[in-house]
Amino acid sequence: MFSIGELSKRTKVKVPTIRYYEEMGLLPEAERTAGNQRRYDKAGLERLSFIRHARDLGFSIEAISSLIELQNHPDRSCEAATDIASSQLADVRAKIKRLRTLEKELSRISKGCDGEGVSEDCYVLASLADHNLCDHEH
Amino acid sequence: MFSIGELSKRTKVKVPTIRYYEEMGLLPEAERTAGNQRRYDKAGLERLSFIRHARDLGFSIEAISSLIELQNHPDRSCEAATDIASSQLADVRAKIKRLRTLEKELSRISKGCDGEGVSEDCYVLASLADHNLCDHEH
DNA sequence: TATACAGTCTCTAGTAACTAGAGGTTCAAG
DNA sequence: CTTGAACCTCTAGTTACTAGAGACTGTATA
Repeated sequence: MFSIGELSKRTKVKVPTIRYYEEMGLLPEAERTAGNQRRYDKAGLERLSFIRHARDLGFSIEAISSLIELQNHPDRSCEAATDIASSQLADVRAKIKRLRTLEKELSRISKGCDGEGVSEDCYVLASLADHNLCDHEH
Repeated sequence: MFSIGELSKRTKVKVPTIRYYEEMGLLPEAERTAGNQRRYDKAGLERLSFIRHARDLGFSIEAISSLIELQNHPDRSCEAATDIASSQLADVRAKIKRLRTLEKELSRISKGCDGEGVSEDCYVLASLADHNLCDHEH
């Protein structure tokens, strides 16, 4: 049995965040000492590691709740879990695509002022003001 | 002179968002009719288009404030604006990098349950529970 | 000119996923 | 037994909006 601070150290999840997860129902209510402090065991550690890892991968709290829900009902859980993971993957791919477009435009914009040439007016500001300077939509 | 709804239609920025931008100081306080309704002109339209475009590119409200500030003090504005754009670019690139890592792991995870083989336990859940299944850090 | 009704106004509260701080209590080491 | 770090709850703040209540305005039509 260890304290919330200990759990925090081991999982790299901040103390207030752990309490927040408990409040959100991601973690079961922790056992308490006589003095009302939370105590955790190995199961708690594993559960929080699971959550941490899923959060790192960008799963929302809601998605993680569903995954935990599935763990408790192992029938058909694999398909449903795969669905959640796939949709997360689609999400990530969409974000990457969008960011690549932005990257192109931003690198074009911020190259504008480098060196000589375009210094009459600020190219950055002009680019942002006039969308026609883009070669694509958004 | 046109109404906030008209401005909204032309810029694709929602009405409450326009009011929000005004409150945040991104837009100057709009002129009002006798009946207290906002009225805009071409300048307002351009300013909001600028903001919209910058937001689309992922600039924060704060960064946009700085850019607007710079427009009002054209001395040295170009360098400072380029700095803001470059840092935005660095940000975008970092995000892309991170997302690529996630993409790899997620695609590995969600492939797990496809077809035959690993169906004893759910591979998705196992992967999330056990970080050792990853071949990288995060 | 009267009326209907879409559009507008302000204000408050809610969203996601935390983070920070106040003010008070408990645990463990010396 | 005393100290002080760690813990407790509660409230409020963060970002960039979005939603809703309840009241007022502007304009098109009869």
